[in-house]
Amino acid sequence: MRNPNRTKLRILRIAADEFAKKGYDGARVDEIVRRCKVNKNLIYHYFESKDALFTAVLEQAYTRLRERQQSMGLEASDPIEGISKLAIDSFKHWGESKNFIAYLNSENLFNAKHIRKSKLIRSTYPALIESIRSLLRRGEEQGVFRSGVDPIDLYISISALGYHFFSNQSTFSVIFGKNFSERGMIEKRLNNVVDVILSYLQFNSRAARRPRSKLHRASRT
Amino acid sequence: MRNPNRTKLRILRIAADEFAKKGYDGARVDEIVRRCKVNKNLIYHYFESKDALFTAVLEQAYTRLRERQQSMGLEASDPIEGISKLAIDSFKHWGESKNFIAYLNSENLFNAKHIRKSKLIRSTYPALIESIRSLLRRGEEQGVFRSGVDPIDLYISISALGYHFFSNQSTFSVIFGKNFSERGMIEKRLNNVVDVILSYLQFNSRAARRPRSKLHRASRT
Amino acid sequence: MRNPNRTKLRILRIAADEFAKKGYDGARVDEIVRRCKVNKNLIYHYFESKDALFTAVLEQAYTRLRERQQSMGLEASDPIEGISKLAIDSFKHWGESKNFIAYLNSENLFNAKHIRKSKLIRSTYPALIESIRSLLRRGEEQGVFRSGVDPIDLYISISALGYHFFSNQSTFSVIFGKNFSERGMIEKRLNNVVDVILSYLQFNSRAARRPRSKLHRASRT
Amino acid sequence: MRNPNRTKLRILRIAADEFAKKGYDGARVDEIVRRCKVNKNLIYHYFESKDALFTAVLEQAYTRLRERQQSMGLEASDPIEGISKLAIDSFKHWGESKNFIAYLNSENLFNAKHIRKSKLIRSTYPALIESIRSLLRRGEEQGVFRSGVDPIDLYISISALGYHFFSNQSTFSVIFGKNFSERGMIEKRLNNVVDVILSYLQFNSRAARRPRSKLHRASRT
DNA sequence: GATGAATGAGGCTTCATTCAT
DNA sequence: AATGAATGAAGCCTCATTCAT
Repeated sequence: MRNPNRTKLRILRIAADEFAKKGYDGARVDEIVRRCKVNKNLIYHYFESKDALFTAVLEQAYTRLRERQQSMGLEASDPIEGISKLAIDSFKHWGESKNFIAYLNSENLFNAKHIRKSKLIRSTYPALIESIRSLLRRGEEQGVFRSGVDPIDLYISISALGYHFFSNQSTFSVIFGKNFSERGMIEKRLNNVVDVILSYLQFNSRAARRPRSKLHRASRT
Repeated sequence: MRNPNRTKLRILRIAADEFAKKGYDGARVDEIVRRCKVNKNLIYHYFESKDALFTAVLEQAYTRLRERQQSMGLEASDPIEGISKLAIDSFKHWGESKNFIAYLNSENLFNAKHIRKSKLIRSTYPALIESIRSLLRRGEEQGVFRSGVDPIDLYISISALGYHFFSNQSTFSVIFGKNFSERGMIEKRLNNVVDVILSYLQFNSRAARRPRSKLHRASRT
Repeated sequence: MRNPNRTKLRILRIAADEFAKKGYDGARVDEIVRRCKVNKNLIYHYFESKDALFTAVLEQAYTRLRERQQSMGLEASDPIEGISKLAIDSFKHWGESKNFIAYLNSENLFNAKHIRKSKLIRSTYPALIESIRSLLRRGEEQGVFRSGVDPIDLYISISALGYHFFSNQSTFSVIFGKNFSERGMIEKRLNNVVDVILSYLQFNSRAARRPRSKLHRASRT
Repeated sequence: MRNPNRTKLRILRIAADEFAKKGYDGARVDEIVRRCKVNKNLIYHYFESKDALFTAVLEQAYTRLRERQQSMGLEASDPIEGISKLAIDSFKHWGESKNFIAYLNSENLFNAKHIRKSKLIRSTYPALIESIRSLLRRGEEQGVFRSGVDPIDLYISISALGYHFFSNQSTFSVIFGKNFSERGMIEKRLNNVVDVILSYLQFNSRAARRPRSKLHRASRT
């Protein structure tokens, strides 16, 4: 009957949902208790406090993200294919774990209070960034990517294009009067995101489209 | 001394700050009272409830955004210049009013509960989207922009690249071990954002960079 | 119907009783609420916390003690009479406000945590000590008191003889199998206390009782 | 490694410390568990409950006190020497086991709830009181002590003068602005305590100091 | 015998809001 | 118009103790 590990995981799972749906401040320990059907104190037995519980939720989410990143196999990829894969996977990741978006929004409100303390979380990104750097270098060597692209900046752009879309689905739906949760909308967005990223990397300013008749300046820098 | 309107504005200003710093759930009416040095009932006199107060804050933020959009003069611009201006201004807007980001994050958590009710807010975007559509059309006609770009989607991309950066400054700083609030970082990011957007619009897949020696496929679909 | 001041005093009165009966840790805010028939939050409206409430109770008790001390008129008294009065009043004070004893016991457990912060409380004793010093000086000048008595030490002795008796009434009753709360016991104790104090002050070691036949040393230093 | 008795004693020792430092209500079973590094059930195995554990602590303290009393050898002493010895030892006992003071303060708060049940504790005092009675009788016969002194009352006075000092060290230090834990202060106090007690016993009201010039009444009734 | 998971009751405190003056 | 007293519901957390393995 007793299964400590399962109980702990159940708490974590339901807490993850509660924090995602209501944010850190809106989440209710009592609600987690109610849904877990565990004694309230058990939560404090396993996790020291609401803060610690949230940190555990965050760490779990990051752990999954990291596993996902590691299994992508960017190292071996052809540059364009690799970046595509990354952009697609990043987009899908945000779409599939909107929870994560909610956690991050909470976390940013609190100035990264919880993440800051977690060594595990801080160690999630370096490997990915190195993969991207390698892809960029190879792309540049092969002449298919522009040079001078910062991998962190690129990662942020990739993230941004997906994250923002999913994070703001509700407000966008209201503001633009369309339903941004529809399958079609999402797929269209995914294509555009990949397009934006690859265009940026492949764009050759000298070969750029030019005004048909009169010459304008094509660059704005 | 008594100036009803000024008092109301003071409440609104301080509430805006409180909601931005703590999120909807974290914000405290009592704290607003304390900082405003007004009587608590006055808040309930001017703004029915915490919800209504937050709605008022949101509306004020949207009103300012709309004014900003209207004064940009995109209509008359050259397409590339216009989009640049839009991207730059959007980026700066997010950077200058991070409050707004916090409101939107709260709002998205609650499924756009407050925005949904506000007619004023829903009417903010149409004009802007039309401006973008016009810029895109002109750019296409002039042969400088690709065709088939959806203005809403483009707007979302533009927003995303700035919003995400500012929204996640704290977590990025922790995760990547750099200070993303530094002036230099922000300027660099702005350049990249504009570059990404213009590259996307100007990119000509047929004229794309190609692998130096062996021919690879250049498209990624 | 509303009477803020009375409400506040009612809370204070009942809190005083609760803290006295159960000690700081044993006292229950909920019990105070129940007995006061006020809303729980009202307690926090007037007194910031349980700690602050206890501090308020302590300050009230000290204020009363100080008033009592000031109205004794030790200054004008004949030395023996003055010290008698002081001993009697001190004894009666402990007997009448056993609450105070409980507060002090709590306070000593917490290393004077609350008293330490209260300026009011720290300023209670100086005047009294000066009165005692004056009495001792006059008694010495008149040749009725021994010399070299430290007023603080004397005050502690006076306090001790009463405080200890009342503080330990329960345990003494059990240990010695007598009821130490009886009127007769208390009066007898009072007489003894005064006797002890005055004997100490008046005792002349050279005039001391000496062994009837053989000479023993009378001092033990 | 397993040594049931030693474990039990360790629990008792640490519990004694915990109860002394925090009082009964403030003491935490979990804290004792933590510090003992024993399983929580073991505490409940050896000592039925927190109450029973406290009773055990009390009994241990009383047992030690009784042993101390028995080894003093008051029976054989010269009266003055005997009382001195008793006063000194009592004072030192309170000074050395301030724990005991804390237990008694807790106990008095609860109306001697635990002591009341313990036969062992109730049997601690009779022998001592008989020793005092004998000393007083002998002193009286020898003409060095006043007559009519009640041994229990005397014992209470002796106790009081030391107990009160140590029990209130913290509050006295704050109130009088001196450090009452200093070695010098303690020694001075000890001398005074013995002086007070012996003066009281030896004082001869007829031989009392009298006003130098004018005759005042020497009695204070 | 030994471990720590599990419990239920209750602890202090806080919240948005309304009421009496 | 303005003040702050008052409310009820809930929030997070902790306690001594017991149960299952």
